[in-house]
Amino acid sequence: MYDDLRLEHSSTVDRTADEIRQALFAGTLEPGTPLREIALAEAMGVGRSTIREALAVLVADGVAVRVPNKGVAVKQLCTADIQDLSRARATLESAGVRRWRAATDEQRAAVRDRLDAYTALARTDPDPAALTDAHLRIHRALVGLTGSDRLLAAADAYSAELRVGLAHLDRVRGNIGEQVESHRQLVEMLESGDVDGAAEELDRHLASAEVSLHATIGHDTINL
Amino acid sequence: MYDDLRLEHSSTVDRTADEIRQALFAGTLEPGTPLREIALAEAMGVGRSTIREALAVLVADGVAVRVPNKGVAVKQLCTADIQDLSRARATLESAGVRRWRAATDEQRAAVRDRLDAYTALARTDPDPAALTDAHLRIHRALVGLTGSDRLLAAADAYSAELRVGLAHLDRVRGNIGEQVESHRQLVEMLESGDVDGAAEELDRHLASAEVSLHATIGHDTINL
DNA sequence: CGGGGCTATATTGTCAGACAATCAGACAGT
DNA sequence: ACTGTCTGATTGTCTGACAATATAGCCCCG
Repeated sequence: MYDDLRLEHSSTVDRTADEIRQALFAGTLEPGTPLREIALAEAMGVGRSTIREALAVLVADGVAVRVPNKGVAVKQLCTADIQDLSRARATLESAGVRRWRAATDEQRAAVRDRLDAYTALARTDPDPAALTDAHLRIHRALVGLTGSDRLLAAADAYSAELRVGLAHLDRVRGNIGEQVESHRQLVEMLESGDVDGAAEELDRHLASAEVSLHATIGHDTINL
Repeated sequence: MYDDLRLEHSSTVDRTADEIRQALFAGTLEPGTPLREIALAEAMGVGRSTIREALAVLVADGVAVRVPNKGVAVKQLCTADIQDLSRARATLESAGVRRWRAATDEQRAAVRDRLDAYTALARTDPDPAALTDAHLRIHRALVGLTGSDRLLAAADAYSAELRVGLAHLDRVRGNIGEQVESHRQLVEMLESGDVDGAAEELDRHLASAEVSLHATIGHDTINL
C-alpha cells in the first residue's frame, strides 16, 4: 500500500547542476568557455557555495574540467579523448552485446524499445538534440545488457562527455537513414542469435563513428 | 628538462578527502557510520564548506552515500552491490584480457610488474592492507589492457568501493599461496598466447571471489 | 622597439556565522 | 494504538570576509 507515492526532493544544487548541464548539451556554452562562480551565482540567483557544489558535480561527471586556482571550464575533447572514449564505448557495448543471451528479458526488451523509439523519431522531423538523445539511449541499452548499474553509470558519463563535446555541431553526422538501418540490422542479428556477427557490426559502427568524430573535432588543445 | 619537478598543489579539500578515504580503507570508520559535517570539521580543523566538498568527492567516488537531509555515511555493500560490482569487474577485466595481443608492450609490462610485486610481497610478512593493495593493482592492470583511461577510472571507483566494504574484515580471504598461483597461471597463459584460456581462468577467479564476498557480507541493508 | 619586472585587478579557495528546512525522538492527549 | 506537538540535532543554503593565486596592463630599461 502507498507504493509509487514518493515526493521528489530535488536540492538546489541538483537543479543548478542540471540547468548548467542542459546549457552544455544545447551548445549554449561552447567547449572551453570558463564557468565563473560569481557570475553564475548572480545569474541563477543562488549562493556561490551552491554554484561551487554544482560545478563539482559537473566536473565529476566529466562534462567540465577544473584547473586549480583558475576555475572550471566546459570540457573540450581532444583527439586523445576521442580515442579513449571510443575504446571505452567499444569495450562496454560489445561486452553487452556478447551477453545478449545471458541478459534478462527486460534488458533485451530495453534495446528493442530504444531502437523502436529511435526509428520512430527519425521518421518525424528530426530535432537534432532529441535525435542524438534517442541514439545514445540505444547504445546505453546495449551497455545495460551487462547487468551492471555501475557500468551503466560509466556509460552515462562518457555519453555526457560526447554530447557536450559535440553540442556545437548542429549537423548531426551524415545520413540518418543509414544510421537507423545500421542499428536495426545490429538488433536483428542479435534476435536471430548471431551474437558474433552483431559484435562485428557494432565494431564497424563504432569505428566509423570514431573517424567522423576525429574529423569533426580539430586538433585543439585545452587552453582554458 | 625539469620534468618530475612539480610542486604538489593539493587543495585542502583533496587532502581532507584523502584522509577520510584512508580511514575508510583502514577500517577505522566502519560501513554505515555517519560522517557528520560539524564534527569532522572541528576534528580536522577545517571549515564546514571544505568538509562538504570533501564528502561530495567521496560520494562521487562511491565510497560513501548521501541521504538527502540526513547526511553522508560510509557505504555498506549489500548483496546486490556485490553482484553488480562482480559483473563490472568481470566485464572490464575480461575485456582487457581479450585485448592482450592488441595492447601495447607498456600495458602488458604493467601486468607483469604488478604480478611480480604481488608475489614478492606475498612472500614477506603480509600486511593485509598492503597485500590487497598489490592484489587490486594486478586487476587494475588487466583493465588497463583496454587502453581507456576512463575505464581505468571506473575500475578505480569500484576497487575503492570494494576496499571500503571489506575493510573491516582483517582476514583477507583464504589461502594466499593459492591466490598467487591463480594469478601467476593467468598471466602465464596470456604470455603463451592462450587468451581464451586466460579469460576462462579469470572468470573462475572472479566467480570464486564473488562467492566469498557474498559469504563474508551478511544480508545487511543500508540503514544509516 | 622589445623584454623584464612590478602593480592592480579578478578569481578562486577557504573560513565563519547565520538561518530556514528537515528529521528523529520524546511526550502528551485522545 | 494512533495522532499531534515540541524540541534538539543536522543538513542545505546564503552572505560576507579574507588570503592565495593568476591575469593583464603598465612602466622602466636596455
